[in-house]
Amino acid sequence: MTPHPRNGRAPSVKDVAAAAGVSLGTVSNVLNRPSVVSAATRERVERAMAELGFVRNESARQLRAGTSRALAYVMLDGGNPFFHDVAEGIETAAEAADLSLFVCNSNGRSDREAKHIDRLVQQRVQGILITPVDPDAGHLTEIAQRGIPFVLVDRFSRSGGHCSVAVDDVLGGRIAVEHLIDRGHRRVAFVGGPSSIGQVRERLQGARAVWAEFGMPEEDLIHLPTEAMTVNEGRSAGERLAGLPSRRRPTAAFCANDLLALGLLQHAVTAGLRVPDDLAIVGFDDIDFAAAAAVPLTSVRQPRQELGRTAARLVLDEATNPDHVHEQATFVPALVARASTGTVRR
Amino acid sequence: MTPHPRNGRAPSVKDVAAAAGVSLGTVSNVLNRPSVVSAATRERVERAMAELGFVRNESARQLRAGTSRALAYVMLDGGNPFFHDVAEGIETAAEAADLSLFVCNSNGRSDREAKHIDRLVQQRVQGILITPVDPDAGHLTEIAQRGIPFVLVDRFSRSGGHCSVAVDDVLGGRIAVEHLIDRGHRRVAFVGGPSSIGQVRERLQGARAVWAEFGMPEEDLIHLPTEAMTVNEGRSAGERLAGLPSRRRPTAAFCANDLLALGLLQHAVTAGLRVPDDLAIVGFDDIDFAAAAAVPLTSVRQPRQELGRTAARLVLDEATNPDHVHEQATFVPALVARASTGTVRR
DNA sequence: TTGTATGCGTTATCAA
DNA sequence: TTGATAACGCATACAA
Repeated sequence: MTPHPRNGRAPSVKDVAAAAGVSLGTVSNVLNRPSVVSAATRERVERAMAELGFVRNESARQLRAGTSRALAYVMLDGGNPFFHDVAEGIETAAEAADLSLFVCNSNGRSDREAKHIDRLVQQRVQGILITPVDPDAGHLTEIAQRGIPFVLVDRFSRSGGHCSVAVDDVLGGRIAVEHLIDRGHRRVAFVGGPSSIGQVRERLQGARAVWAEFGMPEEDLIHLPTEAMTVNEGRSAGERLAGLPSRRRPTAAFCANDLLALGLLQHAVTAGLRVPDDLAIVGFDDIDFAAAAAVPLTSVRQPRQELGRTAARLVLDEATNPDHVHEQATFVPALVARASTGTVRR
Repeated sequence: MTPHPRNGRAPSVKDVAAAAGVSLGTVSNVLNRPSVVSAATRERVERAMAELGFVRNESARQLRAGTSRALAYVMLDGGNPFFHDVAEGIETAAEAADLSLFVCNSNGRSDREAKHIDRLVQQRVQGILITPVDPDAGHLTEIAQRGIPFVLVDRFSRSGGHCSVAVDDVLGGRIAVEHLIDRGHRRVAFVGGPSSIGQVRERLQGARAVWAEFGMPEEDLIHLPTEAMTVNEGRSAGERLAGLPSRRRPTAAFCANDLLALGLLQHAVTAGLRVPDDLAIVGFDDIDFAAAAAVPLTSVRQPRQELGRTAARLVLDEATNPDHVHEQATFVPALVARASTGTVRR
């Protein structure tokens, strides 16, 4: 490839045609229907393309085609590895469909989310996958009204007005707390918040349900609310937990996600508590850092990559299949038991 | 906004013009030079735009403009939070310049990297920021030959043929080991690899230099090579470390990044070693999970966001400033001391 | 098998 | 202040 920057502009099909001594249409044929062009000309054109360092201009293709060849995923929290695993699943599926994937990060801020969406609509992406700050926000319904295929990721669609993929969070809560009861715990903390997050509510709901089914007194499942699902908040929940009078102090904690659990674990270790002997901990999501913790964390596993792949499949179906019907895909979470809940008590 | 999907296609300036009863040029003026348009017509046009739900078509703009309004960052390892923090710094700068940012992940694979670059060239991005699998790979020089501004991130440009941003890794190695010597350690392990990674070599080089300067015997700085910079490899290094005869066994380890350090920490705790009393640990990068570890990790801090911001600044300068000269920006790493090296020995 | 002509949506130039 | 027109690069329908 020789650098032929004709006037700073990248070479176009026209330039290739001129260099190869053929018409523009023939060059286009070489690119899109190589079989209809004779071997000799094809080779000549290909040589010219290599010579000039020709690269298709995607915006021109896209303008012509009327649609881009890209999907987008707007994730909620780039600092949480969970979302990157989901993104990887999406990318796998996008790749398979020969589509690009734009990954955006709203970082929990509605304004950033809206801005990203604006851009994506301008880009005419084929579909938008999103884990929204607020599933009921106006700009989401706008996407749908625009006729852009879109799928809620890791959130349920209450209305059924669009596709969604998520795990059964109530079940996830049940599994976690049943495991703790099984391990002999009779006083348990639920760490998580804010309650405006549907998943927090549902995981707590599942926890309470199974707690009641086992005939445990309601007041022995203590909710330690947090302001966010972060390591920091997990630490601060640990402090509040330590501050409880010892007869009220839980012997185990179920955290609404792994970041909280890691923070809680850190506080416990710093405070000289043994995990799991003095305090057992269960997280949620099963991010890689859960297994990597000093005391490997028991966690409720979400099939992160599969969530992503399925979401991509659904959005592609909506984009290409005229008979598409919205679907709420639900996955079953699974407990992954590790050292942080290792022993049976007594 | 009423859904007016004329034939499935999104409304164009032409549609807006028709709806507002003006010419297409006037609509364009409303969009790009609102001041030249009378208030009355402007309002009429704006109403029509709202009515139809008009959104500019970015590919058409881009085709017209000849260049996209986007930057791209191709990162090396999406599973390592370090790179996301860098990406966030880049995004901040891109945002300020009203550019979109495409974030890609090569995941350490050269073929994926090349594929991403192909796509980005087709998209005609304004510039490419990249932490490459191999800084000497052919597709990198191709980018430059194409005249696309590009910057190496977290890697040095040996040749000086392009911009780069990185920290002084030799210095980073010095700082880390000096800290350990300071804490009274006389046998130290360097955990990291493969040596094909320049940073591993340089961090080790710095470690050795300061080790020698303090008059310590060469054989007491033990290199435990790893096959990658991952938590798993850190764990396996821990096993090898534990297998050393006790008179040879280091009392401290300097890991070439935080993932290795977290893995090593986990192994140590599992094996019943006290950190830092039996084994002190220093990491590199200072990712958030380092501070969040059960035993908070001492780490050599890279100014991650600033690396990103600077890289973006450089690529934008190359893209817009005709007098641009390539620049190798070097940042100074800083030690962040935490509990994992907490005590002075003896 | 190859060439010619047209339009995608936008912006800018020029004329009215 | 507004309108008509051309051009960006590509893909395709159709003509040769």
